Amino acid sequence: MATVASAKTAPSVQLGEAPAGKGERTRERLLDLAYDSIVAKGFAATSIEELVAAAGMSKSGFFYHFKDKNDLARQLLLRYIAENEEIMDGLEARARELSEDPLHAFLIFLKLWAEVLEEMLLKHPGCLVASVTYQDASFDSGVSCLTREAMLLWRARFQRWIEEISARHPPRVNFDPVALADHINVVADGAIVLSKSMKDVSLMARQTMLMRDMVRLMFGG
Amino acid sequence: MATVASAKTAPSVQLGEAPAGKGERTRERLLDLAYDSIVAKGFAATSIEELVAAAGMSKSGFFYHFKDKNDLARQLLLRYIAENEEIMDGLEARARELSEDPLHAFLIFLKLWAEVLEEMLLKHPGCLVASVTYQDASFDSGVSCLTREAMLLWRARFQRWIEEISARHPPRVNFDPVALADHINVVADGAIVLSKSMKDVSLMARQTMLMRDMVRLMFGG
DNA sequence: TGTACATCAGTGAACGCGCGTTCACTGATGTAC
DNA sequence: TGTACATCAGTGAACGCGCGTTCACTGATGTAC
Repeated sequence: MATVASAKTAPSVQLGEAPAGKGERTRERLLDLAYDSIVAKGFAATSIEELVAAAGMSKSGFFYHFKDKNDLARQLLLRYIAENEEIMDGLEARARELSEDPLHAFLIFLKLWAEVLEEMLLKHPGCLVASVTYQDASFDSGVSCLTREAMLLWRARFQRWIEEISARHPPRVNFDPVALADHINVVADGAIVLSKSMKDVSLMARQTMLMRDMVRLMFGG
Repeated sequence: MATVASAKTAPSVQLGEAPAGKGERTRERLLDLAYDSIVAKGFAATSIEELVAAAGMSKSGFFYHFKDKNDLARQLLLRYIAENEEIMDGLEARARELSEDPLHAFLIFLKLWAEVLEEMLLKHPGCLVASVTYQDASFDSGVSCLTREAMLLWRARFQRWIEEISARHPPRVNFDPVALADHINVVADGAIVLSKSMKDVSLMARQTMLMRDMVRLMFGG
C-alpha cells in the first residue's frame, strides 16, 4: 500500500527486506544454494562441502550460520513457507481486486498462480515441502512437522475461499470443501513431479488450468 | 484364468511368479527393503550397509546381485513399472467387465484405483517414480529417463480411454485429452505428498474420488 | 580523538566415522561323461 | 555310481574418499568512556 510519492525513489525490487548485513547476505546465499541442490538431488546428497564451495567460503563458515545440517533444513523450510504465504497473499489480493465475485476472483487467482508456478519451476524446479515430505526420515521431527503446518496454512486459505464461493454459487455436486481446498495443492505438487520427469515446464500450467476448468464446472460457470 | 481344479491346491498368494531360486529370492528381498527405505528417506540416505544388515547378509552379497548402487535403482524402477502396469491392467479389465460404457467403466476404475492406492500407501508410503524424479541428480541418466517412460505408459493408457469416452459422451467443456490423461497421475502423485505430510492415509482416496466427481461432471454424468 | 573491549563473520586444520567398491576366496549345488 | 569341473550365491577383509562436526584462532567492524 505504498503511496506514489514514497514509491518514486524505491529500487525496482526490494520486497520490503531490510538492507541486511554482510552475515545475513551470505546466510541467504547459502539458503539459496541449498534450496536448488535439495530439490535437484535430495537432502542427503546435498553436501555442506559443495554448498560452501559454491558460496566461496570455508566449511566452518557454514557452522557459524547454522547449528548443524538439520538447522539448515529448518531455516530453509521456514523461509520457504513465509515466502510462499507472501506470494499467495499478493495473488489473492490482486485477484480480489479484479472481481467482487469470489468465484471469479478464485478463477483469476488460479490463472495467475499457474503463471507464477511455471515461472518458479524454471528457476528452481521443485517444491521444497514435497522434497522434505519425500525424505522425511532424513530430518529430525522438528523439520518434518513443519511441512504439516505448511499444508494446514494452505488448506485454511482455500477452505475459507471455497466456502465463500459455495455460499454464492451453489455447487452442482456435493463435495467435501476440505478435499477441494487440499486439491489445489495436490495438483500443484503432482504437476511438479510430472513436469520434472517429462522435462516439460509447460505441463505445470496446463494441469493447473485443467483443474481450474473443473472448478468452474463444479460451481456451474 | 486358472480353472477351479488347478486352483484347488494352489497357495493363497502366488501372483503367477515362478518358484524362483535362492538367489532370485534374496535379490527380491533386497529390492523390497530398498523400496521402503528409498521412499522413506531418499536414495542417498539409503545405505547398502543398512539394506544388507536388514537382509541378514554381508555387503559383498549385495554386489553379487547388483553391479553398483545405481544398478539397484534401475532394477527397482523396472520392477516397479512392470508391477504397476500389471495392477492397472487388472483394474481396467475388471472395470470394463462391469460396464460396457467406457465412461462408466472409467469411473469404476477410478473407484477401484482409489482403494488400491490407499492400501498401497499403508504398505509402503510413496511412489517410487516420484521419489526418483525428486532426486534425479543422484542417479545416472539411464535411471532418470526410466521415470519418463513410466509417465508415457500411463499417459497412453488414459489418453486412449478418454478419447473413447469423448466419442460417446461429448464433454461439456473443451479440454486437452493429454492433459486430462496426465491429470490422473498428477492427482495420485500430489495426493501421496499430501497424505504423507498430513500423516493421513485417507486423504489419498478422498482426492482420487474428488477427481472422479470432476471427471463425471465433465462428461455430463 | 584515542584507547580498550566486544561482537561479527568468518579461517584452517584435524577428527573419526561410514560409505561404496574391490578382490581373493569358499562351500553348496548342478551337469557331463 | 563316481569323479571332474562349472556355476551359484555368497563371505571377510581391506581400500580410500568424503562427509558432518569441532575447536582454537583471527581480522574487521562497532561501541563505551
